[in-house]
Amino acid sequence: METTRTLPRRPRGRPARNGLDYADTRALLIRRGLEILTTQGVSATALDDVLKSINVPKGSFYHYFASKDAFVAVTVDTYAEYFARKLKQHFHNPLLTPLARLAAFVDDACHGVERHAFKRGCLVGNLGQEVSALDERLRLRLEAIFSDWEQALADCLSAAASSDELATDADCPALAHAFWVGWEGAILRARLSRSTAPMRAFFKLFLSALPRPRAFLP
Amino acid sequence: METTRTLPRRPRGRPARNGLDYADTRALLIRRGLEILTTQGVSATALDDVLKSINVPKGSFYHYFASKDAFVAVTVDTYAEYFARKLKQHFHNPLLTPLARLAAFVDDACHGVERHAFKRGCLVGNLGQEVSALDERLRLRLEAIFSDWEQALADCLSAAASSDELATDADCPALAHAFWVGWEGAILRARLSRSTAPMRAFFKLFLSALPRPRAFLP
DNA sequence: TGATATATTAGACCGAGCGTTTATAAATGT
DNA sequence: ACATTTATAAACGCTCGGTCTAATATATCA
Repeated sequence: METTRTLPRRPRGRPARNGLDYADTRALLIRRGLEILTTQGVSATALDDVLKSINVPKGSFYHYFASKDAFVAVTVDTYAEYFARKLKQHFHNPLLTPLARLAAFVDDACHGVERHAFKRGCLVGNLGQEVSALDERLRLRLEAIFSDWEQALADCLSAAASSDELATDADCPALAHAFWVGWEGAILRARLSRSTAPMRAFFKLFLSALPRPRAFLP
Repeated sequence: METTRTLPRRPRGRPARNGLDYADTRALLIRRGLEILTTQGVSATALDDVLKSINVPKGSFYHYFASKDAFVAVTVDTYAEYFARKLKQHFHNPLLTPLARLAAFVDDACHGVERHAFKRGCLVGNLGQEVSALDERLRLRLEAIFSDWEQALADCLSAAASSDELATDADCPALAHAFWVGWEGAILRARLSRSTAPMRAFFKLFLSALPRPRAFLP
């Protein structure tokens, strides 16, 4: 960002109707798009659903994005970045043990779903369910995002093994994989039943499955 | 159904183009609709996708069904009935122990997903993901179907507890609930990654979480 | 045999909605 | 005044779910 200019100079060209500049309008589109796509997915979302809600004309949309698909891809990347930061904050919280970090993440997720009245899910899971309508690049992108999340949790579980919260021979990558597999189902059921009970039930199952450190051998 | 007639009598009225009678055409619509909705969901499926694939004219469709939503509701009920029978077959298989019955179901599901080249998921899970676009009755119907599946599995797990495969104090309803919660995520990930690995990974986690009978106490 | 009843089809049509394209408006720079 | 840049308005062509009712193809009746 240009910080040496003392006054913002009015750029050439027609001003935006909403008074924002290019970057601000584009960011607004992405944020609102994220919200709506997380709620209702791609096929059930028309561009007008996004545009009308933030007063951006249809013609403007194509000024910022080549197509609806391009827009969806950008929102997925933005969501991935946001979620990666959230996972890092949780899984690297020095105030909590590794397993308590995971529990805090689950708690935070439950509150998040409740806060949105169980209307929002996980963008990646939602789009994953529409896999038949996605192009190959987006399918691969979703897979890569899940892999990133699994890696982040595997690292956290490795820390748990190192600090005697888990057995030292725990298969952390496999456990992390299984967590995210089941977690997407938990989010789906939470939205369907309008309750965090499925999320908590799944987490309880996950904890039960964790290999704990062995007690002293006789 | 009229069983006293010895021969099917050709009713008055124009015969169907495909040579089938009313019940056959309606059943064909439902079966094909099931296949397509399990593959791509509701919002991404046009009526013509179903109709053209089985050579049934649009006018005919509205002869059998009041609307697209009515059609979807019927396919959901049909799927639920089919799946309930499948669960009963698996969970009441006298040749296997209760836990082996669940393993056989998982195996069968893995083969099913592979057989359809990972294009088909679970109709209930697919529609569950489109919850924002569903009417309330359908949402409740999906919840009821999941409850039925949980009950079926809870009964199987109770049998496992009775036959010493599980601890006698195992919370079978809670375990069954957690299984179906995670299983829907497993199906989603299997379709996304085109692999049964997530299904098997989730099942492995589930088995690890099961409370086993205690060994002799010292 | 012709009239009538019944069941299904034809498949264009409807109005609305969809994503995308094109023409235009509103601004600044020269 | 014209060129260029930036944003928007409107049009475009297509798809969508649903409607319509005459047409059609059969069986039954008188």
